[in-house]
Parts: sequence; C-alpha cells; structure tokens
Amino acid sequence: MASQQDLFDTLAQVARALGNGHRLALLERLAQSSAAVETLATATDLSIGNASQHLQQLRRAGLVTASRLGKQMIYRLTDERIVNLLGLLRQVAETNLAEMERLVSQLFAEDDASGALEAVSSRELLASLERGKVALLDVRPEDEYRAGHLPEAINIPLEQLEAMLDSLPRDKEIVAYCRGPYCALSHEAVQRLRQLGYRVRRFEEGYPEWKAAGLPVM
Amino acid sequence: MASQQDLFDTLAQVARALGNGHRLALLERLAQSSAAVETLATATDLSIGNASQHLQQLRRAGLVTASRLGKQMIYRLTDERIVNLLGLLRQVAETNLAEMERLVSQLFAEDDASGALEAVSSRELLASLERGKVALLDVRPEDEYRAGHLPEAINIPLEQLEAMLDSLPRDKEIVAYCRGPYCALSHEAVQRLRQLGYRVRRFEEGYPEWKAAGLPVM
DNA sequence: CCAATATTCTATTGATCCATTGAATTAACT
DNA sequence: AGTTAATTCAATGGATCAATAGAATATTGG
Repeated sequence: MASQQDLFDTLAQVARALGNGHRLALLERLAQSSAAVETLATATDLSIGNASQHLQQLRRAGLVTASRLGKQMIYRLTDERIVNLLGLLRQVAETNLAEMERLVSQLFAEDDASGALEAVSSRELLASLERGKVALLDVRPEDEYRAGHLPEAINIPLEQLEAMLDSLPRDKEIVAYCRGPYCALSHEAVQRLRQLGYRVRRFEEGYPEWKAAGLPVM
Repeated sequence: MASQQDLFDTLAQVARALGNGHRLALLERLAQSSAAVETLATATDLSIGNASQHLQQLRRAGLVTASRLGKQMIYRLTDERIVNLLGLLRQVAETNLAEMERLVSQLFAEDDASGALEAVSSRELLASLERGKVALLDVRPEDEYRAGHLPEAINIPLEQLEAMLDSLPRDKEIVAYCRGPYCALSHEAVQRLRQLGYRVRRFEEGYPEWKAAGLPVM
C-alpha cells in the first residue's frame, strides 16, 4: 500500500534533481530549445560525459526526455511548467535568502554603475510593444533565436553586436533580452550599446519565461 | 564578481533543501500552521533531534524561520509561495513521472473500490459553497483547524468522527478536506462516512492550497 | 540558584552524490 | 565490414548527506 511518505519521497527525488547548479544551467539552456548533448555541454561548460550523466539524472526525474536523431541524442524539457517551477524557486529564493540577494545585486552592479535604468517588466514590455514604442533585440545565439523568439525581435548574437549595428533603429528605445533573468548576455549588450549612445534597457526576464507565461512568440 | 553559475549554485541549495521526503512532510505540516519542534516531530514521525536538524536545513535554505516562544521554538514558513512551489513540483512530477502516477493511483485505490466519486476541484467547491449546496468538513486536528480553515467548515478530527456525527447535516452533500492532496485523513473520512450512508466527497486539495490561491479563509 | 523541559550542537557511521576517466554502445559514412 | 563521431556506461576517490545518540545550551518555575 502506498503511503503519503512514499509520495513525498518520490517528490523529493524530483527536487533533488534540481539540487545541482550544473543541472539548473542545463535546464535553463533546454528552456531555450531542445539540443544535443554536445551543444548542452559547451553551453554549460561541462565535459560531454559529465553533461550526459546530469541529463540522465534529469531524465530519471521526469524533467527532460531524450530522442535520437541520427548520431545525436536530442534532449528537451518534458513540460512547459518546469520554467514556471524554476521561476517560482527563483522568486522564493530571492525574497528569503540573503545570499541570493547579494549575488543578484553583484550581477547588476555594473548596470547600476553605468547608470542603466531599471529592467523592463513583462507587463511594461507588452504595452510598449503594442504601441510600437520599442525595438526588441535578441542577443542569444542564432540557433536559439531560430527555435523561438519574442515577436518582432531582431537577432544579433552578442559577438556580432558591433558588426551588425546597422540592423538597429536609432530612433526607438531598444529592449534587449536573452535567456532569462540570470543570463549575462543582455547585461553585456546593454552596457556596450549604452557606451555607443543607444537608448537601451534590459528585459528583466527572458524568452522562456515569456513563452511559459503564455505570451505570443514567433 | 558574481557569475550566473553562482546564482544557479545558490538556487540549487534551496532545491536541495526540498530534496528529502521528511523535509517535504515537515513543510506540509508547516503549511497548515506554525508549530513547535515537538509538534512537527510527532506529526512527521521523526525523532526530535532529527526533526530539529531538518528544520535547520530548511532554515538555512530560507524556507522557514524560527522564533522562540518561552521554552519552545516556533517554526513557520517564510513565504506563502512555498505552497505554490510545492504544488507546482507535484504537478510536474505527477504528469511526467510514471512512478508518481503509480503511487497516487494506489493511494486512491480504496476510494475507487468503494465507489467514491471523483474529488471536488477548487473551482467546483467554490461554486457549490456560494450556492449553499454543500457542507464543508475539516478532518484535521483541532489546532490546525483553529489556525485557519475554509469558510463555514465544521471541524471533526478524524479520531472523533463517529462520536460527533451530530454536527453533520444529513440533508446536504458533504465535502471533506484535510492537509493537502496527499493527506490520508480525508480519504479515510470519506470511506467511513460513506459506509454510514452519507453523501460525501473529497476536496482534491487542502487548506494550504486553498489559502495560497488567495481564496477566502477563516 | 536548581531542576525540569525544549531544543540545539557535536560526533560518528553508513549511504549517496559528484566529477573524472576510459571502455563500450550506437548510428552514419565510405 | 571498418572507421569515425556522439553518447552512454562503469568504476574510482573525494565530498556531502542522513540518522542516531549523547552532551550542551537556553528558558521557566520553584
């Protein structure tokens, strides 16, 4: 007979799968798009073997699935709600763990120093987009952009930022976004564009959160 | 300088705190009401020392806080959203982990065998309550009931069920609830009341979920 | 101040987890 | 078939975790 404790134990297995920074990084990458082991390994700075092992733990916990495509093994999230789950975990951690706040403010320190304005919220961004007031800039790598992006967003991967400035409108404010609230790409982009004189702010979330909230994507 | 990985590592610490069945049981109990270590230990079948250790891990992860009240140490959840977090974890696990489904269906097996109807959803319950169609029965221990309960709910702790049948209306359908979807109390109550000829169903969630959803409590 | 109670701290043991390495599998290409 | 590339499997040592028991610390009431 199943007891309540058995259920908690099983639930705990899932939580334990989330209990490793590398696995959280893998999940963030997977939230952008499904990907092969090698892609995931380089995105997260893990050896292929190590990445594979972590992915299998995530699979055992029911958080990702794998399917073979030729030589490659393609992993994907099993469930859109995993993005919500991670977002909620983040919120709880940020409000209740001093250490978390400290790290976040460190990550934002450069922005503040350079006088960057506050990040743009989902609601604000949605309103601005509807009124055509802002241009959206996706600074993620091209493959992630192609797998899905915010409506009307221009893609300039961060490495090519200076080379592709022509694509950016000069007359509108620009909102840059990337993988999520902890992704460094859009921070970096905002800094560099500000120095070039652009009016630019950061979207406080990322593509996966936008999509998981049920907002329109392309 | 803080890196993204530091943030994931810190986030992982919080997830790891959720990665133990006993700690999840402690959190479920804490979701009912704040409580002293001894209360929590007996509710979860842990030794006091062991419970204390787990509680301190939860505290380090920012999930609970403690304050002294005389000789006792009272623990409470730091954040209402932890209930949502656990609920979402549960949903993800139930949809994507076969083992989970198996255990849940085992827990529900008795109900099905005894011909009990499906559990009542929040939405359905809210509608029924507004129309005065059902009577609510809270089968949790009295102290949890006193710390908060659904509006108009009658409290009959499970042990006193047969002794206090007078409090139950005979003309309405009864909806029994307890601590949450995995709590055995309301299952047991439904079974016993059905054998006595009552029309009774189970609320599929519990008091904490109802409260965390922002629905009215007393 | 002393005794009783509630809880936490410390130390220990066994279990589990993590990263790394190299061998083994699987599928595509020639 | 044999070679190569992508991934998984298996085994290792070091680190962290869980449970238990007993000592230590606060708090209340005499």
